[in-house]
This record gives sequence, structure tokens and C-alpha cells, in this order.
Amino acid sequence: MNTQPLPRPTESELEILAILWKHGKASVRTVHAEISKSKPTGYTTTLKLMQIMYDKKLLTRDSSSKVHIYEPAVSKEKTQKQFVNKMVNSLFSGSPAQLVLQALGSSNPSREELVKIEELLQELKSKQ
Amino acid sequence: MNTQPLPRPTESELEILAILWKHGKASVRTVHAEISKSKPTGYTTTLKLMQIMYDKKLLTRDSSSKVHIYEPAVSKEKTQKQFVNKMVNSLFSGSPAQLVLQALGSSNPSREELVKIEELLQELKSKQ
DNA sequence: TTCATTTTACGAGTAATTTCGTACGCAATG
DNA sequence: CATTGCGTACGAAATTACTCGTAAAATGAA
Repeated sequence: MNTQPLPRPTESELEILAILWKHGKASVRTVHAEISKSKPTGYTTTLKLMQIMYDKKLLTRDSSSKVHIYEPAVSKEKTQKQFVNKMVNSLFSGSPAQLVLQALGSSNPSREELVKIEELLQELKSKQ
Repeated sequence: MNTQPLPRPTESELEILAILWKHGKASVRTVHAEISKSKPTGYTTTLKLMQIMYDKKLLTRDSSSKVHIYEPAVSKEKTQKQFVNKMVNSLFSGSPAQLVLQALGSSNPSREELVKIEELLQELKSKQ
């Protein structure tokens, strides 16, 4: 039970999630250090954002010691799906294949990736 | 040469663009009628949004008659690219192929679409 | 214990997006 | 020519997202 859909993360929240998906767990300090590599921002800004994400249940945290340790409460895969769906609906008339064509067209996939895609393609074909 | 990148459309602006891409040209009345099928909203809300989009140069308009006729000033394809890029960067570590795998995985493409994707795939392979 | 440092909590300001009320113009109808 | 209906313009409120200053609690070193 209890699988109500969490709100879609905002743009800034996504940056934080990306870092936490990479690290697994981290303190605000760590996340902020990482973020400020690419964009200048105050420590308390990152803190506040992570607190909001905690309230929204996008993150969990261990507050048993002074330094709270945060962890993503949503998986990268689920979140990717959420955004892909949204995009397919709003920009690709509900057709994922159209998105695939667009994404493939503007990419330079390695041979390895091409092979993976082909495999998946064969599998889908056989299921039809 | 005046090809400065236009701002990414917001979520509501995207709904309007979607309708205009379908219709080619349309009045506020027409767009609003279409939008209010799916979500209740005031006429002047749609009007204001379209005026803002006009100011931002996302739309052009013919105001020679009383009823202004609006038209998209950005192509569907360019806009799709813009959003796909953004998404690839923020959620797929910059790898379009990862996005493709995700999108393919959660889709039920028709045989015809599968074939199109395969063709593109072969083309990419040969180019390598 | 006292002091400096690190961290969280909280309130509030700013900015962007969305919403809508109101005014006003114009044209058709009586 | 008044009235009604339909359109645009515009200002501003409401909502959401982002930013930061300040205060207070916890920690640990002198």
C-alpha cells in the first residue's frame, strides 16, 4: 500500500538527487561541495532545498548524529520513467518510439550501446 | 545573424504549442477551447499566456483583423531536441543511448515503428 | 568551562509562472 | 444610437521555486 506518487522533483532538486544517486548517502556539506563546483550557491540554500525534499519525502535522513545524513527516497529509474512519460505525452503525442527516433538521431552512441539497443529491439519484435 | 536561442517554453506554454503545432494557426478562442477540454481554465488566462509567448517570440501573430491569429515561431523538432538534450544531461548522465533504452523499455511500439528504429540503427552502425 | 566552529532551523525576500478581474474597443443587432 | 457580445490589453494577485540571513543548538578544542 502507500504508493502514492511523489511530486516530480524540480530542476534544482534533480541536481541534488543526481549527486545522491551517485554517492548513495551524503551530508548537506558534501552535496553542497559538489554542487558549487558547477554553480555558485550558498550553503544554506542547499540545506533548505534538502529539507524541503525531506518534507516532500523525496529524501530520507538519519538525524541521529549532529550531521544529518540524507539518502534518496526515489530511485533513479522510477524518476527517469516519470520524466520520460511526461515528455512523451507533452512533446511526442504519447509515442515513445518517436522520442527514441529523436534521441537516437541526435546522438553518437558507441557500438556497444548500439548493440544493447538492437538486442532490446529484437526482444520487443519477438514479443509482438 | 539574430539566431539567439529562445527560452525553453514553460509547461503551460508547451500545451499551447502542442495545439498550435497541430492546427498550424489558431485564435486564442480555438486554443482555449482545446485546452479546457482537459483542464478547466479561464479564457483570459490562455490569452495572457499567448501574449507572453508572443513577447518572448515563441509565437508570431497576425493582428490585422480583430481576432488575432497566432502561429508557432519555434518548430516542434527544435523544441523536442531542446528538451531531450536537457533531459539527457540532467537524468541520463549525458548519454542519449541510456534514454533510448529507458524509453524503449517502457513502450509498446508498433512493428512499423520498430522497423523505422532498426533502419536508423543500421545507418548509425555503418557510419561508425 | 569558555570559545570558536559547524550544523540545523526558520523566516522572509526575490523571482518566475500561472491565474484572473476589470477596462476598454469594435462591430452587429435591434 | 444604445445595447449586447466578443475580443484584446493590462495590472496585479496567487502560487511555486529558489535564495539567503540570522539565530540557536551541538561539538570539540583550549
